[in-house]
Amino acid sequence: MTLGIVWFRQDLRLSDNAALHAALHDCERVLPVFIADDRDGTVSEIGAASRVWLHASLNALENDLKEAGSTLLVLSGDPLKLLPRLAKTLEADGVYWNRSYDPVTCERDKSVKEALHSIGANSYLANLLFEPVKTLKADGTPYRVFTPYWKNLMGSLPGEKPLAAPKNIPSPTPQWLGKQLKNTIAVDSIDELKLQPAHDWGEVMMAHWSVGEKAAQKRLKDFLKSDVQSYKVDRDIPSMTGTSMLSPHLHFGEISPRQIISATFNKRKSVFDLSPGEETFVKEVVWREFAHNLIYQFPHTVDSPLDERFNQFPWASKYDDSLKAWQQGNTGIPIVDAGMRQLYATGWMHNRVRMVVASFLIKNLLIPWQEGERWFRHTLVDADVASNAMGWQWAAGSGADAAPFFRVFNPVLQGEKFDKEGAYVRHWVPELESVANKFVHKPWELPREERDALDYAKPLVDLKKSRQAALDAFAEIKTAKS
DNA sequence: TAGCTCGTTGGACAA
DNA sequence: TTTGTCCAACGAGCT
Repeated sequence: MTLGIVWFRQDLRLSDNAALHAALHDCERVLPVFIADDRDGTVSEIGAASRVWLHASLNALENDLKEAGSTLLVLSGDPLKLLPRLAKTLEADGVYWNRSYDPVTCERDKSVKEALHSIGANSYLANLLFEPVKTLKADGTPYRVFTPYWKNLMGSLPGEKPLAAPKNIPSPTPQWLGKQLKNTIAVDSIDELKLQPAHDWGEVMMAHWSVGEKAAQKRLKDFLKSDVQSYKVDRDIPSMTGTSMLSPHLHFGEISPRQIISATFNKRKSVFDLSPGEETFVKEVVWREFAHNLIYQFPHTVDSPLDERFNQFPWASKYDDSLKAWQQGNTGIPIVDAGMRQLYATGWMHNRVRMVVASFLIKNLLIPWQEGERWFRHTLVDADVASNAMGWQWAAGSGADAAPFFRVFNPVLQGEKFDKEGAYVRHWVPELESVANKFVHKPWELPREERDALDYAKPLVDLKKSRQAALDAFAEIKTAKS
């Protein structure tokens, strides 16, 4: 009997899973494996919020595998040692996985592939629409600007149809597996990975979400049914559920970008046949693609600016207190605090507000964007190395296709424009419950008595002065050599 | 090759 | 209250 090992990583799904599909095609039996890797992005480096999601997602995957007549083998340690040992012990005929593109994973996978050369390592494209190494400009160099990138890829959409989930996954019996692995490899359970936090905040956070492949498919279906047509406008209103909320599902691979594109196109053949809402949504999926391309082509941009002039940027010299106030949602700027509190409570923040809080951290507080990137990585359930780095560098003006340096978001105007009635701000900052609309985004302008009665932080900085300070700081590096 | 256009998400200020 | 203009200038991408 031939045996294929399928190594699950950031592709916690059965449908449109190229590696699983190939293993089932090649081998008589298939063994699904998850390895909690202590060294890298798989487990130890990821943030607390993502760990909680991963815990739930692994449970969902295990259930789905059971329904298909299989199991999930959970191990922890170094895949570079574990996979060859496992393959040898079980006399496997091949190891299968879907590729990821961040620098740490790329490096590790290369070594794993070498270590498995005598057994056979097979990797597949399944977590992106297009292979980054093939998506280049006519002159062979990578894209740095989104619009030409989009124009290039647009014609290739929707592309191939996603693969259906296998109904039956013939697998080794637990008894046989236990016998083979006895005294050679220690098997864990999902609970033993200790992904759950010691306190109960994880439960509170997860009350906002449904996790797993089935939940992801339902979310997509609901979004396409009710929200996608008004997406172009509603996605900018933080108090509405105008966005797809698919980001954490995509991050853990509970759903594939191909499935999203295919369902959105729904038998239509070209981008030109889509409605404005649908096209904007598809574009967002391609932005994710762009982020993964950038991280693959410029791996150092995970924590260093793409525009090297920013290495000389005169950041604030001491910022412990202001960073803490930002993280805890106590800056005294309503929309910033609302966003930061939403993030901490739910593991997610509305995209419009992400831009506002990022601009505030970088340009009003002059705190290095890497600090914000780190906090987002720790607290977001959708924390994704590629998207996070691209987003923060975009806000800082140091990345690909970045906002110009003089573009500083004014949190008051952003609030008044996108949260007119103050519904979002009042929801997350209940101290402002009774403040009139006129002042809800700038409570410091309230009449003295009313302002003093308010139990809410005074603004950390003067918006006008700090904006000017940022412009002056940017002027310093403008002419610096890149 | 040279020249042209354009760049996801904005704000301040003047009229 | 709304609307137009400027902010600074560079390099990516295209013809």
